[in-house]
Amino acid sequence: MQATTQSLIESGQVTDPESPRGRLLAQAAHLFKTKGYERTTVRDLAAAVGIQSGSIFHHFRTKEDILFAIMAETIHTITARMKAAVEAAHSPRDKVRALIRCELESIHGETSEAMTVLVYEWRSLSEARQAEILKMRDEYEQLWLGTLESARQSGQLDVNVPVLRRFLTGALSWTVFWYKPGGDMSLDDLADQALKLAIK
Amino acid sequence: MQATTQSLIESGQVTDPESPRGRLLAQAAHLFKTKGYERTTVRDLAAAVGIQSGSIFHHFRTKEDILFAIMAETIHTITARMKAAVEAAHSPRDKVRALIRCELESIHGETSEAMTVLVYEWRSLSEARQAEILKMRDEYEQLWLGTLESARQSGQLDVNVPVLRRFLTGALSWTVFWYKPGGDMSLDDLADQALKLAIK
DNA sequence: TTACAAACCAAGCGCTTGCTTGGTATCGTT
DNA sequence: AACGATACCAAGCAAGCGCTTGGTTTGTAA
Repeated sequence: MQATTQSLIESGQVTDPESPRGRLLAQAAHLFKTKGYERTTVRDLAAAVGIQSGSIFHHFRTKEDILFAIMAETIHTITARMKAAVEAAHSPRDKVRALIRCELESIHGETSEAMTVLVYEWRSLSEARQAEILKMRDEYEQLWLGTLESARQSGQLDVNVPVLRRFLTGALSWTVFWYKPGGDMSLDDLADQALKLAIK
Repeated sequence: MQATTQSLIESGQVTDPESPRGRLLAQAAHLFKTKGYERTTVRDLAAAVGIQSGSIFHHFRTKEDILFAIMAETIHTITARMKAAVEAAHSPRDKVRALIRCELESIHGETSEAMTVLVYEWRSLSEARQAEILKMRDEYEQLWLGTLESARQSGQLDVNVPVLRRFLTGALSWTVFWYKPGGDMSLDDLADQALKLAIK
């Protein structure tokens, strides 16, 4: 586990994955990703964790609360990770590569399943909670937009920055459905290919 | 309506949108896109068309059959359209632009809702039917890959072609969640921005 | 005018869903 | 030893789900 993740657990923003609640969230992320939120029943989830379906509601008030918790915790995790990655890089080009590499890491690393749920189960939340999540994502998106804008001003890009970010959101998220880590192509190779989309 | 669409109707590959079955498919595409397949009930769909829920099953054997029909018909439509678009363009660069422009047209034109369902409700099908759809998509994907490969050989691209196609699949599909036709940016502008991702 | 198929209704069946309830086992702390 | 908090079970309820059934209306063509 990363040091950043550890401090998020201690600050209470992220649930310890060893705790009963944490195991529930992990299994829920797995099921929501593979079967989809609606097709996953509380009985499926309970069986995966090894408890009765009713016992789930000792930890969460509703099934939607579970989805919301997955999303909220994932945002905290990836934002902290992204901040560190962008700060560690220096040239505009390196910073852009760090954005891409870090997002791919979130999509294919240990947060993989939760990340997929965050992106593709969006519509399963009530509108009010969609708005909450959108607000939480803001800091993360500002990291992207600010970094891309600096790269543009230094002459590395000649495209519309918000449009580029949205293209990259789609392109990188979609990799979860076709890219398999551990094959011929490493995550670094993939990041290099993606960097070519953005920078000439 | 396009001439291509007309001939598809006459050949029986696509349902006439004026027929009861066609209206059902159109409303289903609308609901499946906005609410998602699982969250749309046969009662919702029946109410949208103005019939009783049981009457749906005079036209389709199961709810899944409706989803499958939407996807299959959409593939026929967009493949015919794409063939025509690629043939009409001549230089490698124009052909790549035609691919992008035509896919954006499918995503934001009259097939918009069905197209979104095709891309994002994939997992709602049984595995057997996922395989059927995959096979139907093959011709469409070969159009993409063949054209991109020609562009690469003529020196317009210097990336891995299958990877580029997948990045573009994600980037272009995702536009459905943020791009609104009729605003500042035209579909042609959007296509130009997307072309910059592929070609330096 | 009759015949027939396509399109639809009214009613409801069997099952699954998210969630509730009332009670119990297992802890560390006092 | 007693306590309260945490984590859980066993049973089941009310609502909603996809789909079926038997019968009726509507359009079309002989």
